[in-house]
Parts: sequence; structure tokens; C-alpha cells
Amino acid sequence: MRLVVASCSARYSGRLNAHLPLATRLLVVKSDGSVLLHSDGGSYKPLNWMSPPCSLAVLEPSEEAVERGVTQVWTVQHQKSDDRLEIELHDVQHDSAHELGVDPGLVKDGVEAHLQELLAAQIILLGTGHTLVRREYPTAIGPVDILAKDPAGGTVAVEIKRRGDIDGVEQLTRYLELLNRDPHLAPVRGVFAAQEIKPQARVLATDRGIGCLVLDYDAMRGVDDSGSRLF
Amino acid sequence: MRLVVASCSARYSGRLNAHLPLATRLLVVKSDGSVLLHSDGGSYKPLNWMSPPCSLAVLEPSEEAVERGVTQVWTVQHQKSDDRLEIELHDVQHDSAHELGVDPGLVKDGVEAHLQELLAAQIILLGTGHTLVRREYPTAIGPVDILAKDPAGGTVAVEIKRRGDIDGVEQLTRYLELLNRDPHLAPVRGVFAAQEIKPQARVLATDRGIGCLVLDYDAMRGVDDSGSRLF
DNA sequence: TGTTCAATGTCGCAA
DNA sequence: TTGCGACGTTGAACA
Repeated sequence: MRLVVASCSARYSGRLNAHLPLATRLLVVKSDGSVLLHSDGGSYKPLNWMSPPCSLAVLEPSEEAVERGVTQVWTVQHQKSDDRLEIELHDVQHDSAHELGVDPGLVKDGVEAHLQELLAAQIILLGTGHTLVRREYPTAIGPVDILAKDPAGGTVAVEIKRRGDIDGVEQLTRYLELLNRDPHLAPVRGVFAAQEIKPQARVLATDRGIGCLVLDYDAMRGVDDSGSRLF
Repeated sequence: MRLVVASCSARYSGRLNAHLPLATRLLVVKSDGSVLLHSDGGSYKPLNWMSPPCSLAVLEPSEEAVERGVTQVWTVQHQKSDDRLEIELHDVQHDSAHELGVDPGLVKDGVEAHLQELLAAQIILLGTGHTLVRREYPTAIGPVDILAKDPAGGTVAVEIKRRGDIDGVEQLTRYLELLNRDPHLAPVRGVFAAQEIKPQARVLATDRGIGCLVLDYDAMRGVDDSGSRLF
């Protein structure tokens, strides 16, 4: 991610034509090439932007532009349409680059978080004699939703989804691979729990020795007798 | 405007509850107190944000939080609702402040004013022999966008919209009613001009004897020969 | 100031 | 891929 603070003007052409007069603004270049042009106010919507997939080219300004005080010309071209954003930079106050890495993304609390909470409270649903180790068990690649012990002392890793898709099985598989490297835990068995499990996901899970557990949200909520729930 | 790049986790509560796992992100604090929390990808929408009016408080982390590696706690509270954003900062890679000043704001081409200007200059678009009387012709209920004369000496009142909706036809109808009471002008014919005329609006206009004129903005701008246009 | 409606909407899910 | 609906929608025009 590159951050630039500079006085600039901009032109956008695409679904509409628009221009920005010269002023000092923040330019954000994300690692996917997308560009945001923010003023120091307003809401989260940039004054101008270009969504990925797009490519940024930094050009030398023309002689005429140099006379107007332009020091850099940015051309951001969308790859699938003729949307185009042209930015003329004048004085650059700040220019820095940063390595951010991938982002796990926003988690909206609600059903999935609630399912996890309910299953932790009713861990018996995994089978008689199961006990909870902890929720959100941390690993290097992210937290495992639930870690439990089966009656034989084996470890069980549970991945919870509202809709059980192949992606969820892949995610659980990665966790299992990692957890099974830990001699204190191995062997770790996997359980894929969801309100609804897609046939393809079930096939993949079964093929990998991962158990499938369909969660009945209403029934689980009915068992949960905590009348003091806020939500 | 303050720019911070840091590993952080966040929690939002308001219209919904959501949380962001720990990862490195960009935090933007605008001069109006609003906060954006961006990842290095995705579109222009932040992962989390707080819109103005709101206030940011930077607190010392609790002992428990310090043990988890938290170095700063940001609490952003909306002033008119109970929307709240809490951010726990861990490692801070970058922290800088910048003075940006006010922004003149985005100018969208193709607005009604520009269409009016162009149509006034190309009044021939109403039909051969038409001449401009004046723009913004004043009446008791507001100015008529364009008043013109047709070749037969009759008066033509033009209402211009970017998107021609029923409201625009109603507006023009009121003008026509008023203008037709003036013996110096009557009979006054109406023309509804827009970049795009909604079917319902066209039906209503036609039913009332009002002409419809679809304006081709690009073509009109192309005819306009002021080559000194910057944008 | 509140209400309605477009948006370079964006985003997520289902067919 | 395409279509549909919701959004912490945001933003502007109009009453």
C-alpha cells in the first residue's frame, strides 16, 4: 500500500465524466492497483477512485503540464471497462509505502458467532463424552472455531459456518494440517458443522475423513435457557 | 488528517455488531474526527469506519490488553447515535499528520446547468428557425429554464432535467399554465428536454401536448467549440 | 430539516 | 457469469 499526500487535480471518465479542481488530498494505492483519492472530510466515500482490476501508470508530465506546476501524472485504467482516472500531482507532501499482508476480513457477528457460542455450550452435540477445550483456539493461520476432546482423549477441531460450502472444508483442512503437526494435540480429527451443508462440501469432507454435523439453530437456541440474552 | 499503519483489531457496534481479527491495516483520521479502517485491497469501502459527527478518544490499554500486545486503544463514538468503533492497536508501523485544507469538491459534468448552457447555445435543437429569448426566464413560481420563439412567432418554454421524470413534466405544466395567462406570450408551447426521459414522463408530456427532446450531452459538448476548456 | 431517489454505488448470495 | 436484494449504504435534490 502506498500513501501519498499531494496537491492534485483529477479527471474521471467512465460511467460519467467528472473532474476535481486542484487541492491537497490523500492518495491511496492498494496492492491490487486500486486507487482512492480522499479529501480531509466527508464520509468514507472517496472523491474519486478506481476499483480493481486496474493498472496504474505514472508518467512524466508534458511540457505544458510542467508549466502548470505538475510533477507527476498518474493514469489509472480499469482492465475490463474504459473507466479511466487521470491525476495530476503538483506538490508532494508525503509519499510512503507499506507492507500490510492479507486481511482476514470483517466478521459480522450474528448467526455464525451465535452458532459457535451455542455449540460450545452444547458440545455434547459432537457426541456423548465430548468436552470443550476452548473457542477461537489460536493458530498461526487464524483461530479454530472450537477445539474439543473426545471420550478417548483425542482432539477434535470444529469449523462452523452458516452455509457449509467447499471453502469451509478447505479452511478446516488447513487447520487440521497445522494442528496435526503439534505432537501435544495430534491426532486431530475434524468436524464440519453448519446449518446447511452443500452436497459437494459433504462429499469432500467425507473423502478427507472430516465429519459433518448439521446444526439446528432453532433447536439449539431452544435448549439454551439464558433468558438474559441481549440480542 | 492523520495516517496510521498498524496491526490492529476492531469491534463495531451500532446497526450491527462486527469485529475485525488482528491484521495490519491503514487507519485514516480525518479532521472532522471521522475514522476509516482500510485493508490493502478490496474496493473503496473501508472494513470499518465512523462517519462524522463523531469523536475519537485514545486510551491507554488495560493490563490484560497490554499482555495481548495492545499499545493503544481508540474509541470512536458517534455523536448522534450509539454507534461505536473500538480499535486496539498493536505494532504501529507508521504515524503521520498532514494539513490538507478545504476541498473544492467533485464537479460532475453533465449537470443541468451545463445542459441549459449548451442548449441555449444550440437552440436550433428545438427545430429549425427557433431563437433564444432568454435563459432563466423569471415567473412568479420560479424561473423557466429556457424561453424561445419558434419560426411562427410562438413562444416555447423549455424545462431541462438530467433525468426526465414525471416531476419535471408537472413543473413545466405549472409554468405553461402561468405563461399562457400572459397575452404577450400566449400561446406558449412546452418542450421537456432531458438526457434521458422516463417512459411515464414521456406519456404524461405527450398527453399534455408537451414535446419531448432527448439531449445527447456528448454530441452537444462536441458541437461546443470552446477549445480552451481545461476539463 | 426531513424525505425521496440515484449511485462510477458496493457486496453477498442464488440460479 | 448473471441477476437480485440489502446495505452501518452515501449523497443530492426537493419539499
